[in-house]
Amino acid sequence: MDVPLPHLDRPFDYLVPEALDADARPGVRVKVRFAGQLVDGWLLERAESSEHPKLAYLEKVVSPVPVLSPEVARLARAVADRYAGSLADVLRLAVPPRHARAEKAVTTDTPPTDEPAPDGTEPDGSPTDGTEPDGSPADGTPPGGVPSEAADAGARPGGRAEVDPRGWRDYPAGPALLRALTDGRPARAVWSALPGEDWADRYADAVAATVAGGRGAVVVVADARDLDRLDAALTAVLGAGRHVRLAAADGPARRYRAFLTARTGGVDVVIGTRAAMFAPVRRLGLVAIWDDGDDLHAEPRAPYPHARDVLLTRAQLGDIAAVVGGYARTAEAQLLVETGWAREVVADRAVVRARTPALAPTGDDPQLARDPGAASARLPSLAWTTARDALRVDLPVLVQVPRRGYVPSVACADCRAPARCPHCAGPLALPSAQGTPACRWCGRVAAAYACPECGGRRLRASVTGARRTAEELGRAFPGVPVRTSGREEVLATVPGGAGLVIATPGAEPVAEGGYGAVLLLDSWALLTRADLRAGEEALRRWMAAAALARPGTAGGRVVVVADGALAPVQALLRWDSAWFAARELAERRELGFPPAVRMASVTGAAEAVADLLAGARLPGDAEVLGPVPADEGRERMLVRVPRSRAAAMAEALHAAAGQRSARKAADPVRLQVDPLTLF
DNA sequence: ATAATAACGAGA
DNA sequence: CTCGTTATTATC
Repeated sequence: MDVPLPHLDRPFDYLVPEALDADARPGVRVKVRFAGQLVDGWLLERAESSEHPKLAYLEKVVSPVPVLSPEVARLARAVADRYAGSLADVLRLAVPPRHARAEKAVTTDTPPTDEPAPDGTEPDGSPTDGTEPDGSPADGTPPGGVPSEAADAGARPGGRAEVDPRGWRDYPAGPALLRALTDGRPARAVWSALPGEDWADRYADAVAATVAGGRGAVVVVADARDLDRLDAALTAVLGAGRHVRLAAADGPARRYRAFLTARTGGVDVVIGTRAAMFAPVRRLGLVAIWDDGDDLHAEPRAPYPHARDVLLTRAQLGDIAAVVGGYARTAEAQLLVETGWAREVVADRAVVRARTPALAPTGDDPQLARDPGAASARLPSLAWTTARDALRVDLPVLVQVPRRGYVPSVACADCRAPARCPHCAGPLALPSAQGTPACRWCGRVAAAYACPECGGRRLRASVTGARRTAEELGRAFPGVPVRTSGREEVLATVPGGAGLVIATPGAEPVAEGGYGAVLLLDSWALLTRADLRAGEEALRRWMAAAALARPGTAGGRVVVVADGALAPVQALLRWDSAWFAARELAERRELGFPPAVRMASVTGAAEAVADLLAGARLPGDAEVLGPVPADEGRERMLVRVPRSRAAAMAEALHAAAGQRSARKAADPVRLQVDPLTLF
């Protein structure tokens, strides 16, 4: 039933009239009369009998195409359960809106077929069965089933096309991973890509290996630029017409067309942004995600599932291989490694050293800069000379600057110490360019601010935007072409010669042959954000930019304007995000933060939140934290449980939301499991 | 939303 | 005990 009310989140039985018998197959969209009105729904299964005494008839089959495959239906239920949401909400994300013309075009040739899925045999501890494996990580990431892909390579049936494993040779476990994919074994990998790695080519190899074994694949990336890159790499390896791309940004018609092509078995490989995480693929053998730390992977619509978790749940439900890859490793990926659910695929230290650009930190101290050019660009001396040297030998230079407004706080204009509230030490912000600074936490106006470090009285915006940086750098290096890549215009590539590229994080173009120098500016702005993931996020962004530099042996240099003693900076300098992720995860265990525990946030009007929590039969060891104020006068409570109680917590919250909706409680409450931001 | 049903209380 | 009103609950 396509209604979002939590208390109606269950199947309803209807009679199928003779005339609709042929079309009324599982997976089709239907219309039924429900409580007097016509509502949309999904035909989940046909049955001989019903418990219900008086059944109504199915009103209409919207289209005979069974767009919802059994595998995706099962996945959607599991995702709804994990996120305390309704099946209807998940299906809205999983099946794109119907587009009649596209449907006509695709379905004239091939009718969809449903493979005999590994049905009935629910995997142990799976999210759908409601039981929690003792002491194990919670749903979506259960233990067991750790593949020993190196052990039984002999089991591979002969005669299959072998995929060239050379690209994966730099990672000792890489070739075995490809073999496992071809053999159809459910290998689970957390992959740390080397700097300079062409990740799209590696994913194309992995997909090709899966296809060679007669299985299909789903690969999810964060944005359109990554998708274009993967698209090109796959076309090069598989040839045209073997895969489709699925992205909301491609428009409803193209999206539905791609969806149907996959659903009808026209292709076995789907790549896309997070819209593709539910893509129906026959004989699915591999799910993969690139750069799982990118917050674009978090779905902003209820029930707010994260692409990584959806794909891992999918892998778990279907004995499907999974690859979680990135230059940097998230705490979530680290948890997969530490629980033994996944194996790490990493290069040996010697190889890492050989591929890494020369990395150096430098204090953010423009007053030390003797070079007049550096001073005018407010660049630390080392950053300036590094850029100059690269330009001299005709190599491009990448400068990463945080987005304007990314951190709206202010700092002392003289010593750059962050301006903090004298009362509560919260961050000060300027409401307008000429306004008086005020605290973002307690709201007090700091009219007569004096810097506690140096006594300075002038303030400056802490982060300079890309455009201004571009102007200033252009003056510092006269005659050098300057390009910018950011919000309005994102460049995919730049040519190899001398030139300056100013980019905001995530918009760094790939340079032909690699950058001679990469400068990471204003980095403390990333680090001082009041966010659980500030350190992880900073490292992720630095690594993504630094990975575009040439290796140190080929003259590539990276300068990060930050204190070299800080952990994320250390991790960058040593190119060791596994170390940082382990540290991060240990810290979150200590503090009781995700992913070490499972959290849910309940947001809404104060009474509504209290009402829901009062009605929720939470597990005994659940902690309820808060309230903290949220925007628009609402408040937010957090519920925390051990991972082994995650399913019980989600169920309790969903049931409580159901009670509220059943008695038509007016003010809405938003439930979010593992919300991206906690504060 | 709306109808069926359970619960309740007043009046006979 | 019945009827009428109101609260509750299910909606195939």
